[in-house]
Amino acid sequence: MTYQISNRKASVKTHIIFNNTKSVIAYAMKRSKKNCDLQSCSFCKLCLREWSPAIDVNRQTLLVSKGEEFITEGEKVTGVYFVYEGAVKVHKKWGEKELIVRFAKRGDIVGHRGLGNDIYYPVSATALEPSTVCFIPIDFFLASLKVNQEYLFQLMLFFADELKVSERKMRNLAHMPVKGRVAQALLTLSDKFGTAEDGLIDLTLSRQDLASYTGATYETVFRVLNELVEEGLVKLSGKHIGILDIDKLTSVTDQPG
Amino acid sequence: MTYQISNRKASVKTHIIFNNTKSVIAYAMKRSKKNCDLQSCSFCKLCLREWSPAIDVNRQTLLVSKGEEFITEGEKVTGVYFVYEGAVKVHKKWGEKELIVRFAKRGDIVGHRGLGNDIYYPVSATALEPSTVCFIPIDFFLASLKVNQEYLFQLMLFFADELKVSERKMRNLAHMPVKGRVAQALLTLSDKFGTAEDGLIDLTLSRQDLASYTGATYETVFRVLNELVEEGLVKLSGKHIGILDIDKLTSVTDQPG
DNA sequence: TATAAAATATGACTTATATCATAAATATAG
DNA sequence: CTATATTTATGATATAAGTCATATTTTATA
Repeated sequence: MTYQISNRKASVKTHIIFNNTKSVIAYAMKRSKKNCDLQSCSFCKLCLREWSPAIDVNRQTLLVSKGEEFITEGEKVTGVYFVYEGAVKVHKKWGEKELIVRFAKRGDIVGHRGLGNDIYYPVSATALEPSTVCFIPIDFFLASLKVNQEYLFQLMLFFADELKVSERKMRNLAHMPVKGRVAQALLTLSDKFGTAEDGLIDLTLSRQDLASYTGATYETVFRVLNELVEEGLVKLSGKHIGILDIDKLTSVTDQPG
Repeated sequence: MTYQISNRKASVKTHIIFNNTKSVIAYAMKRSKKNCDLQSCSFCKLCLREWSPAIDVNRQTLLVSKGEEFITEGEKVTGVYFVYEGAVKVHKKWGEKELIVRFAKRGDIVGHRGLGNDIYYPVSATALEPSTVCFIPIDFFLASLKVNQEYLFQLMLFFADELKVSERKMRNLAHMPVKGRVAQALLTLSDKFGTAEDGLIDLTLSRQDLASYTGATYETVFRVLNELVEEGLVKLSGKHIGILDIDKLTSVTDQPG
């Protein structure tokens, strides 16, 4: 069994080269002492057992501090990342404005938009809290896909799902009012990140980020959120939001203008 | 080499069952006398040569009349389609309003959003002109993916690209003004469908469809289009539009409010 | 070819949402 | 533990884009 390791593309950035490995680490990020357990993400889980050592040699477990952007839109693709711990936002900008395209948590892949013909990341990725991510160089990842058909198949299905989600959101941005989009966002986030005992969504999110996620301005989201509180659908507690009436909140989702 | 044919899912709809095959045709569509040449779409091109006879047995070449919706959002997935001739819009609705998510022409796959965990089409597909499409039952398509790794890999890359395009459009809907979105739409369409000698984009598209594609109302698109004509960037000729100044039109694309 | 049905064209009016301004309250860093 | 930056809060105002109304032209179809 053969595979190739390459840091050609990766070395385009300013990197720290470790002399004990052929690996590469992006500038500001620190390497984590303890690596991931090789069974937290779909990649590790779905690749052949025999492939594990190869993954082990090629992966790099990195520490990303809160607010640190570890993928930058427009830069050359160096690899994909898997979130091992923490939470990440994937975002895209247009002029001054920003749109959060997706959130990622433990187990999720980030940077897979770097696959395909275009060799530049179409989005940025920033940690929302101190996070640990596992970096897989793109060439090794591609080699892995060739070897691990099952993972390739699942990755294809994952892309299909992502596309569906993306197009639904696209439609919402086009036609759903901000209030519905905020409601939808809260439902999605609650679903993805779960809630603590107090009913608050288990994600620390600034209002500005919620605004960027819903494709609206901070002020509008602020007002809409107040409405939802007055109507008794949600509760606010600092940077945390809780859903009080899931049914009514869901119904906000299909209210026209 | 084995593969399975199934019309289980397909038979949920009202269908015409041909007694000489195990195949299924969606209600209103007519079967074409002449089949496709088995080399016009990526599927036929990238599958193993040895797989061709299997494709031949399972595919169905169908005639779709103008305005006919051959995939309906929310219905059970029966298979994927490849456009052999004509042009198709892929759209999604929210209440009364509609958003065109993508256009497809000769060689393009349609209905691949039916892949993944959800067994219902998340979008509809409607022919914009009399078209010929090639239907591949979903079970056979999935079997093909298992057998044809190269096609699976390319399909995955295709999905990655689609996702990129989708997210860019998402961002545009969130932050770009209508004028920019119309400009962008015209550039995209010109790129995809090409232009005739007279410089007009080679696609017959109603203003309403252009509006649905840009996520705006008919009236707004109408006005914006007039502006673009007055500024000498585009010309109109019935249902056809031509780009007069590609550079200026491109620059409209990054003009904020 | 007549006749209904779409699609196009435009003006007048409304409204959802963005922008601007500015104060108060938290964070974060030195 | 102060200081500076960032996030939250909220009113006033502007405007892009949607809605409504209605005439005209084009395109299907009986």
